[in-house]
Parts: sequence; structure tokens; C-alpha cells
Amino acid sequence: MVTVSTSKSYHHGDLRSALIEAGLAHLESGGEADISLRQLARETGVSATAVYRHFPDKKALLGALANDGYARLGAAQQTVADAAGGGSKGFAAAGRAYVRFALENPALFRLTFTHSAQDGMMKFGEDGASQLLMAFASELGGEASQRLALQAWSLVHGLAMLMLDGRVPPDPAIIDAVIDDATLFKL
Amino acid sequence: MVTVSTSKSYHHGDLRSALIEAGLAHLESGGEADISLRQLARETGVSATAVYRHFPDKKALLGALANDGYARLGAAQQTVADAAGGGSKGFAAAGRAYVRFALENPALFRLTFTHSAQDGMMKFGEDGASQLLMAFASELGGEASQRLALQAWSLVHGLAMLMLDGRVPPDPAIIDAVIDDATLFKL
DNA sequence: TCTTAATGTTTCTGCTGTAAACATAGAGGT
DNA sequence: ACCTCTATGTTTACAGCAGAAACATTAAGA
Repeated sequence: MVTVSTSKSYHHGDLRSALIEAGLAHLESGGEADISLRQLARETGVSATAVYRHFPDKKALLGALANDGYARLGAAQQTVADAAGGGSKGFAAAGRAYVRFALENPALFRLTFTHSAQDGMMKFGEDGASQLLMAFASELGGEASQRLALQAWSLVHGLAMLMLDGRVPPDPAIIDAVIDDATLFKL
Repeated sequence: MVTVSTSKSYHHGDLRSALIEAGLAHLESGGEADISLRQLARETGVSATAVYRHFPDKKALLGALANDGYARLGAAQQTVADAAGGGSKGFAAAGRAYVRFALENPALFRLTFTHSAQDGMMKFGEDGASQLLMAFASELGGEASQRLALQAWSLVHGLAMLMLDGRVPPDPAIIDAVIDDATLFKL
């Protein structure tokens, strides 16, 4: 409970960013259920309802956090895909990065997929993650690129969720075994 | 608000079952967020805190609903697998049934996987769904049965979640294309 | 300087989960 | 028949929540 109290100005300055940052912190330490508008306001040193000047309701705030998460996921994948030098190896590496990202940011990952879809969702192809996916799929899949993209996405997303939900142990060796270009997909 | 008032007996008779039934009804019409202990109690014609005689807290009630869902999922899969006559065709049919079940029972499916794992979770192999999975995997996968099981489960679970979350359109043709034994998994 | 729009505050309402103390009813032992 | 035990209800109370309404403050532009 460190209220910085540098300048007790009536206006915060950048409340919107501060709220998002506080929200991300809560996601790391707790879960989505750990986020309360009042609590975020308290931590930001602002009244409970000030939040509503920046987000129409709680869903909107969660949606903002979700979009942030989706962007980070895409960036993480791009990094390892580049490092792996593209091709089917790079594709598999990006897939494993997807699962690792989920395990490292469980609450954020969950939120990303449950709260950014229908509302202010980015269309498919507007975000880094799906652009990367389509690029790989058309490079490797030829005519069946669409199908390959969906199969690959489903596979990594499913593994990520099953591990997050405690159905499959979050073992790196399992990730490597399941997402292995040598055993996957008749192309 | 139809309070049945047949016999205003002090004791309900089978409150536990009534609560679960009411909870399942809420899952169909709303989502998990639509479930409130007080509301369920109201609908069951009982005081708000009577619920706690049967479930220690809200999580316990949700867990009971979740287990119910998992059992139904396994049953649905078993039915179509039998109808398809086993083998790789039956395996694929069970996979498609998994996704269809999720689309037909979105809230229940979500709840099943987010609320029945760590607590009173059934161990892997105790439930119909995972028994079916392992049976198919060892029949078809030989030495790599473990890996095949995880790949197959991940694929169908991922597709189900992506469709539930609005990332992939819930199109039956897509389900058939993605879960197709002719294109999946080098065995 | 006056006005206005953006941002923050106070106050209020109705909902929630859940703890504590008490009430009722049926079952079994005496 | 009585008594006691236990399972299952009820009442009351509390604190926390999202959000609506009315009001306050500030900075920026006419």
C-alpha cells in the first residue's frame, strides 16, 4: 500500500495506463477473479468510480488487458520463429512458444481468449499471432493452408488450455513431444 | 417466479439435486457468471444460506456441476464412437463429438474444464472421456500411444475452445475438415 | 476572461458470498 | 411415550462488489 503522494493533483495524469498496469499486475499474482475495479482504483490512489471515466464497465477494462495479452503473445512467437529460421522448424518453434507463453502468463492468456473476441476483437489477421500463423500455413501447407492453420492453432491452443487447467502436466518434454514437426500432419 | 408450494414442509427433500438441476439450467441459458447461490436458492424455494448445508462454498457447487458435465461428455463420445464402429473412423468421430458437445453446451463445457481439475478432480482414466481416449490411442498408436492421445486431445480441445471463444466460426464443415483421420498425424 | 469538456469525487442502490446463532423435524435408543 | 441426536432448514448480519447520479475541479481554447 504505497501511495506515492508526490503531487496530490486532482487529476491523475494517466489514469488509464495506470489502471491497465495495475490490472496486469493483478493478473500475474492472482487470476481474473482477483481483479476488482475498486481495488485497482485504491491502488492507483483514485476514487472507486473514477475508473468509469476511462472504461464504460468492467468488461471494457478486461478487454483492454486482453488485447495487451494478445499482442505480447504474437511478439513472443515472432521472436522464436525468427530465431529458428522459419520453415517447418520455425513453425513448430512458434507453436511451442505459444504454449510456453500460456504457462508463463496463465491468467493473461486465459483472459485474452475469453474477453477479446466478440466485442472489440481484432479481426483475424490484424494481430501478430494470426499473421504469423497464416504466413507459415501458406508457406508450408500449399492448397491446404487454411486447414493446416486451423489444425496447428487448435493443437497448440488445446495443449495450452489442458495444461493451464491441470489436465496435462506442464512438462516441457511433453510440449516438445506433442508439437513436433516430424510427427504431425500429413502434408 | 413459480413457487410450487405443494407441501410447505420445512425440509425440502432433495435440495442438493434441486440445486444442481437449477444450476445446470442456468448454465444453459446464461453462463457461469449467471450462477448465484442466492438466485439458485430463491428458485428452489429455500433460504439463501440453506445451500451451505450441501456445499461448503460456491466453488463446491460449481465443481459438482463440472463433474456432471464431464460425465455427459464421455457418454456422448462413447455413443458416436460405438456407432462409427471403432478404428480410426471411430476415433475421429469421437473427436468431432467432443467439439460438438462443447458447442451445444458451451457454459457447461467451459465449467467442466476450469472447475473440476485441481480439487475433487477425477484422476486421468477414471472418467469415460479419458478412458475412451486411451483405448483408441493404444489401439491405433502402438508405441506412441501416449503421444497420439495427447495430440488428439489437444487438437479437439483447442478447436472446441477457439470456437467457443469466437476465434473460429462454429461451422460443422470446419470441424470435419480439421478432425479428419485422413490428414492427421503421421502414424 | 469565460466557457466548456475532460476527469475525478461523493453518495447511493441493490446485488453478492458467507459467517453465526437459532429452529424444526424425523430417527433411534431408552 | 419420552428424550436426545443429527440433518437440514431459517434469520440476521457483515463486508465487498458494480454501477448510476449529481457535483467538483482543472486545463485548454475562444
